Amino acid sequence: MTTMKQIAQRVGVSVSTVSLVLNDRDGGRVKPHIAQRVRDAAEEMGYQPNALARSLRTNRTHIVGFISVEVATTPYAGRIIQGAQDALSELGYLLITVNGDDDKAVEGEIRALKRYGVDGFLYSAMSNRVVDVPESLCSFPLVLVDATDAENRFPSVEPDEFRIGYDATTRLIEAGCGHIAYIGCLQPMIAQTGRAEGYRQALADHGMRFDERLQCDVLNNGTALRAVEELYDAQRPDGFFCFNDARAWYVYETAARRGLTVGRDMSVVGVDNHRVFAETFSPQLTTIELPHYEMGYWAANRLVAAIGDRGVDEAQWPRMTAPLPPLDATSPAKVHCTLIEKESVRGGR
Amino acid sequence: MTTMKQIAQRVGVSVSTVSLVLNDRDGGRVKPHIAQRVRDAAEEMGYQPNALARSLRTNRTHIVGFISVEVATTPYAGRIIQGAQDALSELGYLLITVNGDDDKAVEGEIRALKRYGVDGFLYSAMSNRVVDVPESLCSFPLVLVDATDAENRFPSVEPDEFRIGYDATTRLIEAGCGHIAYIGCLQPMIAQTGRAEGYRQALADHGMRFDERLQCDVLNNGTALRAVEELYDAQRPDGFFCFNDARAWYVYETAARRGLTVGRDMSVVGVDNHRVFAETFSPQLTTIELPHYEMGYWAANRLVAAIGDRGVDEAQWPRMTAPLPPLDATSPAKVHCTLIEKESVRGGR
DNA sequence: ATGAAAGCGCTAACAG
DNA sequence: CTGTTAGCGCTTTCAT
Repeated sequence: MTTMKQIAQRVGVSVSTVSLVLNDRDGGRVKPHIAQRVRDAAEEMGYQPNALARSLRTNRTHIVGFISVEVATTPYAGRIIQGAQDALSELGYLLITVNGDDDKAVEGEIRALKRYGVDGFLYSAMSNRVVDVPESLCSFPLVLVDATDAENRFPSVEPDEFRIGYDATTRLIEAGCGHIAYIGCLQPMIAQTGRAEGYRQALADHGMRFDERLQCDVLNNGTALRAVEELYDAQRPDGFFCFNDARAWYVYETAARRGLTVGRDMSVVGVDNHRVFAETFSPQLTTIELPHYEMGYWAANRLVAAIGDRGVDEAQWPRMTAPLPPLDATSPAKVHCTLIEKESVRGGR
Repeated sequence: MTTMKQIAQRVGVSVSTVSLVLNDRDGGRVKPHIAQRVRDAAEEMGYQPNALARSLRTNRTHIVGFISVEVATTPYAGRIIQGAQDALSELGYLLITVNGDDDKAVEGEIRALKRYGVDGFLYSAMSNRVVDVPESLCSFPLVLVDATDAENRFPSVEPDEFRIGYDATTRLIEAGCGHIAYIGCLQPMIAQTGRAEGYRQALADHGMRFDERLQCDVLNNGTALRAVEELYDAQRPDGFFCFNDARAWYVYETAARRGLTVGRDMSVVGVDNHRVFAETFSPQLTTIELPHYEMGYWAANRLVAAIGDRGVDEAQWPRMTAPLPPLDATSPAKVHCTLIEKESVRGGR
């Protein structure tokens, strides 16, 4: 590893000059031609700054920690992480990911991250819900991903849940469905309440009455299928908006058991959460994809802004499907979700 | 952040003494009672060592880099990473994961990791095959995971592919299958050749003739289903060993189209690679699970051993399904795979 | 415009 | 047994 000292000796200047030049802080301070010689030497000698030494001095590591709950149970964690990684990489940061599934272990990991002087943290929950942020993180720059702080102290990046419900329901209405059910989640998560509200609002906006018998909130367990079957037999809905793909599967199964086909005898729009079902039955399921990558990307940008290094550049975010929220590092951001058309909606496209 | 200096001042000793004590290098070198006072003070003041400063001095960061190819396309990357993470956490190391899908980008990431002085690298490919290790890694301690170095210069941790083929085929034979097909992979990966060999050897050991018409290597694309259907119609095998769950799906579909049921009319053992199918049809599919977590765990241990910090403690590896390979940091290791019984094998269990 | 010097927090060689 | 000293590679005043 070449050091600044070696460059300084080679060029015949002092380390300070080298430092100045190599950090682009020579502005009329170092004679251009000598600056050039420094740069050339650095290039030639393959100089790589020693990040450790720099960090020790500057109290800034350009490393951020990512604490991800349920990373083991969902295949989407990787996408969020990838989004964050890409953003951070562009901004000259490094990401250290730790699994937050084990409350005990995570405290240890957080301490380790702090020993290495991370500049801030990303905290994600994999499905939008209210979380208790570990106390040990509170004094650091922190951005939540797909989660909301119980006490609303931290910025977060989440899917626009209301809009998911609204768009999905509207899509069904536009396809001609007149009797639309919502198969929801019994746990009171933000994702559930937001989507349910969007569902109702869409009904209202299209002059359709909300009938609570058409809303069926279930846990993802044995009784769910029966509940969906009962709903179907009693109400005969022609359209289903499903909280996630696990719920969509119940509809699919209900249909199959009655000799019916999704996409012909009924329409389904589901949010793709667990991937399993979505991939297997994707041709038959109109899906709303959660923008995991984008959430990670956006959250990382937020975090870096909060760390105070650089702002967020809207132009550099080609993947956003909707305009960015205002560049305010403190207010929560909603991320728009895309509806992916498949063949499951009657009269689709 | 409390520093050693502060502790030293409080206790009234020098920094060196504090350093000695806090690193447990006081052995008859520091008077016990004063050592105790140092420890107490450290505890009281919530001392956390500054890893950066230490690393700058010792030239050892206790950080390792994980380069994972195809992290985006498989849900199992997370498990390998988790295994590595857990092992490293036990050993006092931190893991920085980067995506190796983009050859260009990965070089940049590697440089970044080097700037931060990582002690070594893990390199994984997600499906056992021969890889070209980036030149930039070669001068560092390196362990491959689920991959083999083309030039065999580096230790690797891989599934025991031969044994997968052997065990799967044996299981089918024991279930009474007399006409066993192998649906393999057309790409010449280690996983493919090893499993095919295991398949043939198992046949031979049970006095069954290998018939090449029963081996059908396909790509995972449109023509594969037809090939499997043709194989079935021509050969009428009663057992299938499938390279992965994508291949198993072709058998499942072939059966379904003929009104047949896996587990009754034929037996299937498949290796679970992509998860999608395996989760959806798990009741009908006897599965061989690749020990992703274990590979990560074991590889990380290897790497740390190679870095020269600590050896590997066999007793601390409860998850191994087979005896550990000898504790030699240079020779490749094979990891045993477990066959998970489901209902798909006729006469099973 | 450039260099000397101090210091980030820690470790390690060497005195005493 | 304990303290002094030097220095890891870099940034940052402060002189010159």
